[in-house]
Amino acid sequence: MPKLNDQTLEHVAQRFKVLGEPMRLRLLACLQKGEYCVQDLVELTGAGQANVSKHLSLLISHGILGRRKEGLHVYYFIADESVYNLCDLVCESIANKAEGVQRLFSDARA
Amino acid sequence: MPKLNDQTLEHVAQRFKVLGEPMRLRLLACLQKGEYCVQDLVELTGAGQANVSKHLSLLISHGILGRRKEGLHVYYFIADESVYNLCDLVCESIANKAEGVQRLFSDARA
DNA sequence: CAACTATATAACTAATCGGTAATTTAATGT
DNA sequence: ACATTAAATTACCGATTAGTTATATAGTTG
Repeated sequence: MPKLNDQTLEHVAQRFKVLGEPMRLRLLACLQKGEYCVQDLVELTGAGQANVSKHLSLLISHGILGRRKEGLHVYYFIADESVYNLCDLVCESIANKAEGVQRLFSDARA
Repeated sequence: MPKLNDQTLEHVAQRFKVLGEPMRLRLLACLQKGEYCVQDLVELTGAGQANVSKHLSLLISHGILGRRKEGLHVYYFIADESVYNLCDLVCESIANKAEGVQRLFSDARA
């Protein structure tokens, strides 16, 4: 953890909070495959249109996504690839934890 | 982002949500220097005792912290070091963004 | 311009969450 | 057993937030 005065700490917390929402992660997971417009994402996620729009706006306002207008459609894409590194790290950590639990079980059996 | 079925996605979101709170990050920042008991952390953060206890309990329940009892005191320590890697990544990303903004300003001036 | 489609926004509701005050539990020493 | 200290827990309040419905905005086509 590099220097964290109260302000940067607040910013870091904000970033985490933005990612701490299943629907937003779902959107990011979709957009990992390429850019999509809102209705694509509505279909892919099964969420409501207003809901998707709101989450996308939030991700935009935090610099995680970018947007590109094309006719009636608005295409969203990843602007900050680092979010995937974050998810990778978390997944690893979770996997390790699960492994630890599994080991506990096998140890108990032995 | 490795495989993310709905369940793992939910877990990842949970992890992010736990980290998406300034006070909890502040506690983690303190504990980076070593283990501390609750009252130490109360003094270091300036938060209320109940508040600190609650945040610590949450971090424990998510496997991020560990605890060790010694007499009247309970010492907390980091159980999942990966949280610091996460914070590092976020800080980098934020720094890059700030740099971009700065460049925009200097470009505008030029 | 009118009808249509895609997206954004506003207003609202229910649920979640952080902080606090008060109480309880647990360990220690007299 | 009693008093003292540390930590956890409970109950509560105010604020935030995700989702939905309805409406507004913007771009397209006839």
